[in-house]
Amino acid sequence: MNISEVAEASGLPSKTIRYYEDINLINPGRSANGYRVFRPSDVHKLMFLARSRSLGFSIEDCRALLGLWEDQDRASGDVRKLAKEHLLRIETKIRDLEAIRETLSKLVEACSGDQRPDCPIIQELSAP
Amino acid sequence: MNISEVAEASGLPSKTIRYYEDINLINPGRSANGYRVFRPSDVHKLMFLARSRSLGFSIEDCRALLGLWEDQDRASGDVRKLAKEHLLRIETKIRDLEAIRETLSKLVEACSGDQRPDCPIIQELSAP
DNA sequence: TCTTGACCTTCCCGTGACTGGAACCCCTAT
DNA sequence: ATAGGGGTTCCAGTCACGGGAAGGTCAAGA
Repeated sequence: MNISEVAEASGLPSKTIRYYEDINLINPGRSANGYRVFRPSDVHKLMFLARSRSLGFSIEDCRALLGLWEDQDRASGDVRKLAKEHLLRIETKIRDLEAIRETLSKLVEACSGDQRPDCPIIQELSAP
Repeated sequence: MNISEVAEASGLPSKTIRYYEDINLINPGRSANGYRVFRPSDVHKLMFLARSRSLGFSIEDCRALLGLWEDQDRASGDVRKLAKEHLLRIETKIRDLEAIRETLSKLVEACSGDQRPDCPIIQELSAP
């Protein structure tokens, strides 16, 4: 399979696939003309990566997950640990964003939003 | 005032303050020896920037907000528009993260997390 | 056979908002 | 004279790619 077919199959842009090769996440073969040749196992890896990335795992997390995926003797505890740490980071981010949302939505609500210059949003940013 | 006092007062690292000068958000004076000299108005601007950034506004949003802040004849509608667009982006981000959290927490819960290799997390990443 | 157009390749630069570090200058105190 | 704690510039790196240039390859049609 050539790169654009794999891009289609995995949902990842060709650019991203080349980048993943660059950073040694995958290692496709090469044909005589220099084109990358993807085996089914490469495609599976890329699909795995696409799904891991879509859950917000960092590239380095993905590298670790890929290692665990390929290790038939892995301990599920290792996987769970990675996932749980990531979950905690996500939850922290959500809480941070929710605090921002609260502040912002109150401000937006308080602002008349007309032609006049007085504005609670600017006021809050000037001195909360 | 020298940069480290301003850093203290604004809560921004000196590096960040220099960067803000670089991208023309502020324009402090210089003393004979080449040191930056911050006027009270510079400090106020930096505090304004710090607060805007802490609400997640992008630098370019901050630039616009700063312009509106300084414009005595601003229309509060312009401020509100910026804030509301930002609020919508925040809400989208929260929803995306919540979807991830749901998936992740289910997976973490379903995984025994022991020495055995079978792992619903890996399974889900392999083929959802 | 030639050409066209769609592939593929590598390489380099840019993103956002900084952060770290090197190399060097300035000022004050001992 | 020296030590230490300011300050300065400039360059490189972060993260995960994306855009675009310059050029090689391949299959189909005139």
